[in-house]
Amino acid sequence: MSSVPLTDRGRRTRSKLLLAARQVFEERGWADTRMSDIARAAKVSHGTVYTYFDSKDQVLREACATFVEDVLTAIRVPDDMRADPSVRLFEGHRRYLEAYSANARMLEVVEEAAWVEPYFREVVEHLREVFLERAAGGLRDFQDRGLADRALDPRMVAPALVGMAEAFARRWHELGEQYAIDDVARLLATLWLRAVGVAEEPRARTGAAKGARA
Amino acid sequence: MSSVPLTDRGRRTRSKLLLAARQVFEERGWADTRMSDIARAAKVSHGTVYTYFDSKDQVLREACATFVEDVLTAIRVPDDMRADPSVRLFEGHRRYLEAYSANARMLEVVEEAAWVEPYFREVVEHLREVFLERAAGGLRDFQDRGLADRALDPRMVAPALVGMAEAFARRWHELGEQYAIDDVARLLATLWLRAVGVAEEPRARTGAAKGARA
Amino acid sequence: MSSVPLTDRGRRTRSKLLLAARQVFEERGWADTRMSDIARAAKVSHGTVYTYFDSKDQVLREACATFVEDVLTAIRVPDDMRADPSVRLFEGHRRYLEAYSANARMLEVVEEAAWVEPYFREVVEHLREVFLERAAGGLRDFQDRGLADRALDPRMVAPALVGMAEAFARRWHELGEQYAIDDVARLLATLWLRAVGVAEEPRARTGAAKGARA
Amino acid sequence: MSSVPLTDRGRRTRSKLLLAARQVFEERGWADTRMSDIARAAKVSHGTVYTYFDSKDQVLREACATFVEDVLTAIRVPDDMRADPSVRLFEGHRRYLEAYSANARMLEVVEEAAWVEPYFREVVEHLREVFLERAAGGLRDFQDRGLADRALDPRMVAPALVGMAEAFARRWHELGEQYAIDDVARLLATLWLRAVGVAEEPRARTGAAKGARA
DNA sequence: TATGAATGAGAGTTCATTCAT
DNA sequence: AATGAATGAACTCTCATTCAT
Repeated sequence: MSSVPLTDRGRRTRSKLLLAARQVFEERGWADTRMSDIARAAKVSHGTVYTYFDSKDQVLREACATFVEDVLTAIRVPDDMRADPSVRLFEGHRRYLEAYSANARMLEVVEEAAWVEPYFREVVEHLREVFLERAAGGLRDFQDRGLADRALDPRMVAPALVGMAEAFARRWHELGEQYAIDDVARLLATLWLRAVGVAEEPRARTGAAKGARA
Repeated sequence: MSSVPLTDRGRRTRSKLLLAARQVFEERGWADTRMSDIARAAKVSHGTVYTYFDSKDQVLREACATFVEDVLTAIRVPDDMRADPSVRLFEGHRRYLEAYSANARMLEVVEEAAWVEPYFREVVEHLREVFLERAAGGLRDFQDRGLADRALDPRMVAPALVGMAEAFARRWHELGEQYAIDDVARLLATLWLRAVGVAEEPRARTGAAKGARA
Repeated sequence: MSSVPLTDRGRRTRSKLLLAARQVFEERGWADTRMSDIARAAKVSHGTVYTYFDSKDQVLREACATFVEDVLTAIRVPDDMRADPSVRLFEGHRRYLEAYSANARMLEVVEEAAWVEPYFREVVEHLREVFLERAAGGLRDFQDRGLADRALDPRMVAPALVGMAEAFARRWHELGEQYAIDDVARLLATLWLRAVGVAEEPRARTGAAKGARA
Repeated sequence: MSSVPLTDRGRRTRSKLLLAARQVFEERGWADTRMSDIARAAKVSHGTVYTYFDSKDQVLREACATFVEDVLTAIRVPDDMRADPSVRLFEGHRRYLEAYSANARMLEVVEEAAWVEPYFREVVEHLREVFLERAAGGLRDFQDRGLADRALDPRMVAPALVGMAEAFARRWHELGEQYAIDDVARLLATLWLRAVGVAEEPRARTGAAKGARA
């Protein structure tokens, strides 16, 4: 069925297709995208899409494989920022927001597809699981250092903390990202810290500032 | 075209259809539900659905009209509990969780449909707007009483607070509602209060307790 | 999917479709028949075929169910002719030829479909098995009466006997059934009897005659 | 367009393709074989097939040309065995069974293709015609020598005699060739002889034996 | 000669909706 | 008011064949 391109021309066409696919998916969503839309956008014939991909499903799989990877690496806080937990928290949120901003529409498309195709449900769940684990881990860290409320169960609280950031990012993006990314990251970090009972403020590398009124 | 039933029999058939529709939608989701599934579930013929509803879209509109109403009234905290803001907060979360628990699947269906049908996008957005307004209003209240951090912009923070509760409710329900509803409400209220800088604990009518480790 | 028609109109359409299907299949064969050909021949829309049948496969299944039944009952020799084995033999061949003549093209279509669809392979094999069993049974009968060569293994010889009749029938029909059916039946019975070592001639009810030169 | 290869390399590729084609056709049948399957099996690129053959049809034509030739020569009884008609009969059947055994699957493929491609129908009919002519000729021989029933019309009876052998061979092969080839040839020759009224037994060179119970 | 990318006609099937009864 | 038959646009996917390199 589908095949890995062996020539330069093939590789060009394949990536043309992936680019076109991403574009069309972003424009029309999962259900409303036809294979022929993708073909047309890539300026190839209908059948050519099937030269490289087995199915519409497969096209989105590949189109999102790239960006899931991107998101997961993007949010990894570099080692030199991991020492101070509140720096790490701020930085984690900032990076998440950046990745979200860059891939927001594609994430939506995958979420849409998740309603119909089990594979994408798994993708979404995998991403969420990573976030949950990070949040729970972070909280445990604060607790171990005696900074956060020890009565909280990290796995129980994590969905709330993650949901806070996700929902905020979504709305922030939907409304046109009207707040500066650093302000948002700082606000989310602050809410996070306070919620779990950490007294002090989060610190970015340069200093601290609270989410001011817009 | 669809019509308002004039006879008794008509009214009976119509509500039979709505019940059946809700049941089928909950079972199969939006995309996977066929008009004939609904007809079969209501034990009427395929064409009869169109006697009362213009389209599949219309069926879900009516099927969810009821429950959106339900949710909105359910979460309204009665007057005698509104005096103490932290009681109101707890009670609001508790009622939200109850309403969520009762309508979770239907909410999902509407969300699924929202990807394809603009009307349902609006329904979802409307619900969210109500929640946001309530959260922002609540925060303003606390600020006005000098209890919450005045530096926070209520409209900016609201999505985070709402997202926290929504995400938690969804996961809690998905995983089988393993925590008692009161514990969850208390936890969410606590996180909410702390996040916005309120020092003290939320109080339910009977006393206070923190979300304990599972 | 497909459904049993509940009204007269439905029943009419359904049998109109089966008739049309048989006609189109006979004309164009299995591979070359399109669902739309059948629809057109029955003067209904494309989708109507799917109101009554799940798939192209299903259409042929039903179209041939009737005639397989027909063939199997047609070749059953009535009781009053079963006493005399050579009468039975003649009568069996005669009836087989009649059934073949009436359903030849349809049998071919099923054979064609058998190359691609396992179900039809089974149909063909079932028919053949019935014939083989009858032939073997007949031979055993003659052997038991001491009329046929006891050295022959009925199950081994049966394919030869059946093949003889089948091949003859096919060619006879292809070439326009130029010999009278009774002459053919008599010839086949004669060959059959001699082949298994029965000395005497087969007898029809009215008398015996050998396949004369054409 | 296809072409006759001019270079050595070309000739090698061409025969590699024919070998691969035969192999793939035998494995998957006509309809289920893709041009790319053949290419893959021959370890050449997809397009190369079209360097040597005009179409899928053409590939099978050439792939079966060889073996039709093979079958036709294989079944030719050598001169020194043609004197004694019953030896010739036995030997003819034996050789036919050998040829059948060696080419059974390919014969099937051609038969399958015959349903769709007129050319292959002709191939099948040609083969059959040769068999029919041989059978009729053989019978005429026996009649001329006063050994067989003179009342039989050779051209009329031939399809029955050929069908007997063909059907037997097919089934014998399908079931795994469980009888020794000589036993089968002897049985078929015996049935043949008796059917046309020849009293005596067929004689192989070494002696006579009847198809014994399995 | 060989490659492998590109083509596109055409198939079966689905299902919301309409319509005759 | 109710039935259930009829419609047909739309969609995904296949693969023999052609073509640029």
